[in-house]
Amino acid sequence: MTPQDDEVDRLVAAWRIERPDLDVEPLQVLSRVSRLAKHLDRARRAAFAEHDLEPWEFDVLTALRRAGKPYELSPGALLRATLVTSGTMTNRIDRLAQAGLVRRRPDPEDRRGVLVSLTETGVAQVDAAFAGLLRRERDLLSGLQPADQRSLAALLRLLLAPFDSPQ
Amino acid sequence: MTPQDDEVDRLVAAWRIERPDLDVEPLQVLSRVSRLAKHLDRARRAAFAEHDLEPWEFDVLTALRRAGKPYELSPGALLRATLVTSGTMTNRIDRLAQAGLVRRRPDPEDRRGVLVSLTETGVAQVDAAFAGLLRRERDLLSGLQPADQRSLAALLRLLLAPFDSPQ
DNA sequence: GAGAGATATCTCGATGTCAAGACAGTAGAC
DNA sequence: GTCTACTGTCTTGACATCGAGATATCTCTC
Repeated sequence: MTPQDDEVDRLVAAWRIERPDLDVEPLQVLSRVSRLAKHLDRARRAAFAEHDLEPWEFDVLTALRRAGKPYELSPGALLRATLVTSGTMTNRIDRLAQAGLVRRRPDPEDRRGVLVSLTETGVAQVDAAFAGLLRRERDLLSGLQPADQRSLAALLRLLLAPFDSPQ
Repeated sequence: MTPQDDEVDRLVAAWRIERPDLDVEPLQVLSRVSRLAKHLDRARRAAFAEHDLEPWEFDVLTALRRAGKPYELSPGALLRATLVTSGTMTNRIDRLAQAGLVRRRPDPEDRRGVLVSLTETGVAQVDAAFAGLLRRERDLLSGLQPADQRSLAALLRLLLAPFDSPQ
């Protein structure tokens, strides 16, 4: 163990001086999550730039790709998968359709509904970008032993579960 | 151990079917970090609403608060602490100053520079909001034993270190 | 089969962020 | 001392997101 200090260690140390009356332990975990996510966003943006994709485009395309053939989901399913609002999703689909990566058609079973599907170009684009992303993510994780990665994943799952399974 | 499945487990399972040729293990960690950060943002927004603060306001105010008396930093220091661009920081300081939470004055040592400091109202506001945030964060972490929290923090530190200490 | 409430999608206006560049001032090399 | 490169802050325009509300359709109950 060589516990190299990070920005959060400095932040926690500063709080301990300024507010010795408070228990700031929660920051050790949650501030790291937030900061890491921010750095991650930037790394992802760089990875996708090689494939002419924005992170938000990738998020939608992968949700469709994961659904399997015929790579088709409703906007509602997409917004639940991506944690954005409905207005945002409408806008995203508009732009992806304009870029020729997805297609919209009315849902034959529900006349309120719409179905969004990947075009061939969309499939190709997302597959290329996903492989590139995994390469880069493996890189970011290279400082951790496989066993550490697994325990980290398990601990994060515990934190995440209450959000993902309401009740 | 009752490993309740979360959204990322489902996501990884879907990829294993769609792209059995790829090793998607990195997602177990990094997708959880991203999703957790998103949920965290919402929880923080709710916590700050009780104190009439936006998350972006809180970020700036805490950076100043942590600096200790006289709670004063340059815009440059603030943007490094908050991971935003300079244009964003100028805008944030403008609005915080207008709200009476911070004050701007020219840096006497460097005529390009500016120094931003908390007003009394700013200190009171950020102290109240910070206590509230810690309460809520403790709540979010209540599913983890203290020992687990520490190992989680340690593992996250390893991931974060390369970003925070360039070279 | 009519009505009430729920659901799916879209529209619109406000807002916070970013990227690029402008500008003033500083600092190091010669 | 002067020039050049760098630094610190601010300006601007484009853009993605959100929240609230509008509209159309479905579903459940009676």
